[in-house]
Amino acid sequence: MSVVEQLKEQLRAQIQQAVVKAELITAEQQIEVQLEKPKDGKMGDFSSNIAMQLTRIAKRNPREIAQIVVDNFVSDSVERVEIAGPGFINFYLKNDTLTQVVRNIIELDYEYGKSTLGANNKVNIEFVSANPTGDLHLGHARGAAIGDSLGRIMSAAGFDVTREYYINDAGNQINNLALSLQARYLQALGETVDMPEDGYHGQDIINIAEIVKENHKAEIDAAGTSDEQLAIFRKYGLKYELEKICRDLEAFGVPFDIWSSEQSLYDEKRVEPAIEKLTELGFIYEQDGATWFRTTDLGDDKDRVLKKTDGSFTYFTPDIAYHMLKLSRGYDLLIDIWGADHHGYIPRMKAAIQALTGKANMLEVPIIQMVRLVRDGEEVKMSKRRGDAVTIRDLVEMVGLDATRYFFAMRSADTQLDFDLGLAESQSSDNPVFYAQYAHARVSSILRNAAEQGVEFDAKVSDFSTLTHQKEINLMNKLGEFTHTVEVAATRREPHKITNYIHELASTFHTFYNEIKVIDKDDVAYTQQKLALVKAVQITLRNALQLVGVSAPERM
RNA sequence: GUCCCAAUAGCUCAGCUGGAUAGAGCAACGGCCUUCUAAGCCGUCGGUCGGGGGUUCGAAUCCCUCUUGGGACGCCA
Repeated sequence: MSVVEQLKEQLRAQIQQAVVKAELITAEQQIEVQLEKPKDGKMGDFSSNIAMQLTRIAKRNPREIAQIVVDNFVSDSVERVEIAGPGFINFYLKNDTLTQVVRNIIELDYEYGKSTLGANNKVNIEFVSANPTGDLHLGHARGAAIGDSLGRIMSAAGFDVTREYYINDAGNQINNLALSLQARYLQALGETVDMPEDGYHGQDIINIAEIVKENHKAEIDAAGTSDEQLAIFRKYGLKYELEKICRDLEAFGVPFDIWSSEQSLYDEKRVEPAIEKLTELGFIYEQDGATWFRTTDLGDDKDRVLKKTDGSFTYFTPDIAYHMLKLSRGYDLLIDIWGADHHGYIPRMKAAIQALTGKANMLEVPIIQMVRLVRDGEEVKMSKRRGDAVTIRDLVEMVGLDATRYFFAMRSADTQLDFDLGLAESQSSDNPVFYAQYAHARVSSILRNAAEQGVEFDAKVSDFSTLTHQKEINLMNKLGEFTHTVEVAATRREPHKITNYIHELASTFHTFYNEIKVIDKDDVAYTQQKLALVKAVQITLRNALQLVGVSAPERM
């Protein structure tokens, strides 16, 4: 627990004691004491609305109650207390209480921001999971950025996170892939053939056809029947598509722990047992020659077919088997991050998980809303089939890795996003990521200059009593919020809380920088205190940027 | 028709699960570099928080309803 968290706990207890001592409530009664960080530093370092909460119980007006609480409040961490507005109690910390933050951050260094909130609970986050039939495009990039950031944030908050990619390598779309590749292959050999009706027209298939022609022509020529040939196209289409996806995600800073294959669920005979398991549990019935899952018992709006009249399975069935496999690994929570176009699928998947585990909240499905591509205010229609989608590689090439990652992380996932290509191409330096990185570069520059001038940062400095300027106090307060921010972002599964924080911290620092000169060779003692504060900013900014997969440059 | 998401400054978005005067960025205008990085800072302009009800000390936030935009509703994957 960081010093700030300890301090908040302590203050809450002291407020509770004051309330009891004032006989506003009895010692047995529990009241949840809320402590917030006021947005304006002038309103104290912490603020409580306890007096307003007590109006109903105490039946007096809030300012009166606040006064009674203040009269009974005792704490040696607090310099002074004020009553403000409708009845807020604002607490102003003693200087040496607040400055502990700086020492704490420097000690923790890379560990600062981490907490034990997640109690090592095992969480599986499945995301991206794009079909291996083409390039990753804008929507996948958004899902990748958010899923990866969420994974990093939840890890920092003390969850034991596994990141997983589900490869849909068993459906009709793979037959289309094979047919498309075959057509491109024959075209590469100079033959005139049409692309299949539902084929994939992306450039990537043309490239793969070229590779197949170079390396595997003999194998294809050796195949006797066209079915055998098609199987070869299927094999290499999948192989090269997957390798490309893997490379692109890695270049995007998004690693996965586990790659699961839909086909392997069939190969390992895991699909039929899923139905058997649900049959045992009493959720299965036969009707019209098909096998049905009574998901309506568990909140879905209609029952779902698992096995079609032709004996084959729907997409849902191996997906249930897949989730059974995940559950068998012993997770406490499954998170599937899906695109908005899959949201109708959520109730049946949740029903399946509930049937299997008896727990309704075992599976969470955050939805990533659509990304629309816009140029000069006009929507640009994209289609994976036509192959004119903007890929994750195009994106990184146009706006840069850090800017892309930051841009996606900073938007709440559940709002539709317009990605303005014109803006990305022409004004990439306007991206807010540079604002944050610039703060880090400035910080680094100060520390470099100080070292050159012989007043370098000293980790052993422990007296910070001169850090009393309002800008310094604001900065220490902002630094102290980091751990709690990470916890909130993790709990609410909202990575954009982190970018909001980064922006606030950068802003607080820039303001500090413009008002206070850090290096002053005529006052070495104060300079070293400020250097420690600056060092704490560097650590916190770097740790925060890391949570959204963005680099923290030393120079810009 | 049913369900999901959204509606906040001219534009793009925050708003910490009910709190103090609703905030940033971009755009517009005016200041700040002989001093640690001006990709920065300070100030001005800009709002009936889509409309209407309700809940209470207090609502952008919670509930109901209407309007508008986007998406989803297959024995496709």
